[in-house]
Amino acid sequence: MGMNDVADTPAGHLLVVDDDREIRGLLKRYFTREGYRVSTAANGVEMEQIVSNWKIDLIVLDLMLPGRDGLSLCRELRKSTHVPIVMLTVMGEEDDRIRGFEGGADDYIAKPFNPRELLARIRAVLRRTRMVAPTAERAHGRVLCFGDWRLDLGMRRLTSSDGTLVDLSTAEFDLLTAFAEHPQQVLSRDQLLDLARGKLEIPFDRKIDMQVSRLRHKIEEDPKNPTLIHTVRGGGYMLTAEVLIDEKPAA
Amino acid sequence: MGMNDVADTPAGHLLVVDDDREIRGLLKRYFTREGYRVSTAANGVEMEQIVSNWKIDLIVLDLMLPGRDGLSLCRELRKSTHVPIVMLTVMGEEDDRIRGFEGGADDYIAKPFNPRELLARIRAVLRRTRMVAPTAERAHGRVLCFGDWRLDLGMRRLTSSDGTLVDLSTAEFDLLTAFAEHPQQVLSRDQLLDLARGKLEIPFDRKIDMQVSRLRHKIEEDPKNPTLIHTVRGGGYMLTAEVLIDEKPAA
DNA sequence: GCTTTGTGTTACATTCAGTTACAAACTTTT
DNA sequence: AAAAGTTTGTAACTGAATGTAACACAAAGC
Repeated sequence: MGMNDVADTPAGHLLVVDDDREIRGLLKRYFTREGYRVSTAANGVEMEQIVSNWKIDLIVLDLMLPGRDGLSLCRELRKSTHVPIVMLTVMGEEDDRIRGFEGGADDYIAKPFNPRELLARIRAVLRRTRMVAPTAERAHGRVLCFGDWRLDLGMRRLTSSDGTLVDLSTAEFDLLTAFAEHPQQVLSRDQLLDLARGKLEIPFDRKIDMQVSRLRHKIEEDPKNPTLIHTVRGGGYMLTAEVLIDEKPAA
Repeated sequence: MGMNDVADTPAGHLLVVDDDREIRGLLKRYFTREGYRVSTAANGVEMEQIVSNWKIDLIVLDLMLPGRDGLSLCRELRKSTHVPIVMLTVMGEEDDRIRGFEGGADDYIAKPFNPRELLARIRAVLRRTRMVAPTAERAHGRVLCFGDWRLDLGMRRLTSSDGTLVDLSTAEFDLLTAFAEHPQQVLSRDQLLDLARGKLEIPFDRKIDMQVSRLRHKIEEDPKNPTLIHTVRGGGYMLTAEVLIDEKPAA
């Protein structure tokens, strides 16, 4: 899991700027495991050096830095580049939050933080800034066919090949869509959460399990022995079927 | 999954840079046995010579070198090439770890190290930097046939030639897939772990033995006298059967 | 033969996923 | 706006898959 998760392509190159060595180490390890390439810097000078040498996709910036504070750095970066920034601040300082956003940060999170949450926010920011809004992709009356099913993304309906309409809840539909758009690929719970919701969420670890279970009961012949959504222990879930794209809406 | 770490094509060309002759020898022997091509260098000058003459896939670089230290070498290499680098450092120097990463190393390991762990990390780095999706490759409705068995990689199912479906766990399936994709080849436990899991793992030495045992009980006629998965004492295991690839899914 | 090393296996521990049952949030109806 | 229904979230329980240890035995070396 994190799978690592998905060893695909590195998900992006992050830069962590914090003077606390432990935090740098922690984040580095965590994000690396999650498939990101990670560089770190302890202060503004190091940061600038790295930023000028690499194509950075996102910066995690601590508000409190020796010498130059994070806020002014953030403001300045904003002028020169378009690299999205996520701010880190100490707990409870409501003020900082506001100031962080004013400085042009794309998101903000307070220490002590949950790495999972930070990761979720980072994904969300990357998604926003890369403008691959999950909803935009799927918005085109496309119909995805797999197994016996036709999943109409425009109508947001699932029909069986014999024409029966199956009633899916929003969450179920989104989840199934996530699977259908990434067939034959192991998707971690984090990824699914991310793909299905498309917005920041601090999940109960097993939301997805539950959702998968519910979905299985609706689309699998025998939910106990699923043939469509396969579970990969320690990894996540995978839609095993081949998916065909049909541009015309279901009859 | 690396289709490339097969005996005929070397899994990659590694360069070990360390002034300690013993370490060079050890790593050279170990990695060569694991299917890698290995060059060694004792200092920065030798290293540069080799790097400019060969296509190197990964460099194992000691932090402590005579003359020029590894860290500055690492930083410099980073600017000129994209060769991934794994740093070696003496135990316990947290500082070094951080500096190693900041210098642009892709991974880091402390001496005295477990060669097995180093190998695992090297594989992980190669996988990351080559951007090969472990699952994506195998995802093509391919069916591998051997002995009486049909292993459907898309469906993730194992069926007997008479149509009986055998229930394999995820780990068992992955292991069998590893065998089927490298038939008639002795695979070390490390290789199997890597092929089957595709992610960094520092294993209990006998995970694989256990898994093989369990697998045998499911697919061998007489598990005590296996005909498919053969044990190579001191080496690992080997699938003796010939494997045919069938593009069509099982009926 | 006896020792050493490596493998097979049994038996148990641990981790992880599936599910039930209920609580909380959200919608719709009245 | 209260009530009823629906969907989603959480916890706790259960069983299955996998990891670990320990022991038995076989092969290789002496």
